[in-house]
Amino acid sequence: MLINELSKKTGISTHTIRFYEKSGLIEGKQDETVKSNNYFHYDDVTIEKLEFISDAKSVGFTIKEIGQIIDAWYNRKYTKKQKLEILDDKLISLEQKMKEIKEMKKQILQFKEDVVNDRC
Amino acid sequence: MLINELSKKTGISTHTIRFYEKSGLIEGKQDETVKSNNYFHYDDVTIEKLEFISDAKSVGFTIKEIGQIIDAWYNRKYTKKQKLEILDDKLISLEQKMKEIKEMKKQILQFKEDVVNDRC
DNA sequence: AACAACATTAGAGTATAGTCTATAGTTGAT
DNA sequence: ATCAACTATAGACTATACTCTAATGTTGTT
Repeated sequence: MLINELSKKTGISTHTIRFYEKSGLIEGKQDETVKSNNYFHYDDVTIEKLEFISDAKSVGFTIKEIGQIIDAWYNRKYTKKQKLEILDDKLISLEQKMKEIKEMKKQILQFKEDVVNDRC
Repeated sequence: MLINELSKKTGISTHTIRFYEKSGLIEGKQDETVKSNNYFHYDDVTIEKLEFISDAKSVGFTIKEIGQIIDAWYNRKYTKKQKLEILDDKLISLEQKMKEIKEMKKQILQFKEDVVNDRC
């Protein structure tokens, strides 16, 4: 599929898709047999990747981190051991985020109590 | 205390403290009786606030959101009801973040399995 | 052939959150 | 009095992650 279809299927603008492509997160390929244009073609894996990118951005991963994860999954540039290291590293960082969110919840609940009891 | 002491006690640079002050998150006050300078003085509540700001940034809250929370706690510009609304809103957003992180954890665990079983 | 709707590239512009530099004045110890 | 170490303000600069504009070419329908 071309970029417009990809954009419609993922809800991500063509501009942003191109930005992600420049950033190395996704990759379209050009049809060598067609010489009249240099249009990029995208497959279903790219849809998967873009959906993953959206989710990963939500949890606070940077483009760079997302790139690492995608490479650990979809790419051949790492050994099995390296891939597992990267993924484990991200799991640890998720645990850390989780802990911080739980702390923040406690803190805000405390703020609420203070408000209710006129302590501020 | 003056800004340098505040910086040392919180580990936040004077530049960043001034940035937070300009952003409305904290507020020092000048000593009216001293006319030779216009130095700002900060109290212990400011230390509390700066520590909160660091924590809140970690969980992904923006400066604007952090400002709202601080105002809901330390400020008189909202009614009790409004304060509770703001804090409840932030609690909901924390729950949402929590959910997203759990989903992402599942996803990365799946990636790990795929790597282990040579499915990528 | 004409036209809308698509495609590409390069590069400019925006928002957020700092981070740094320059300038100028103040304080406190020697 | 001098000097290091502080203080304030304004504004320039950086990184990240988009977002948009301009210029130019292609495709498919009428």
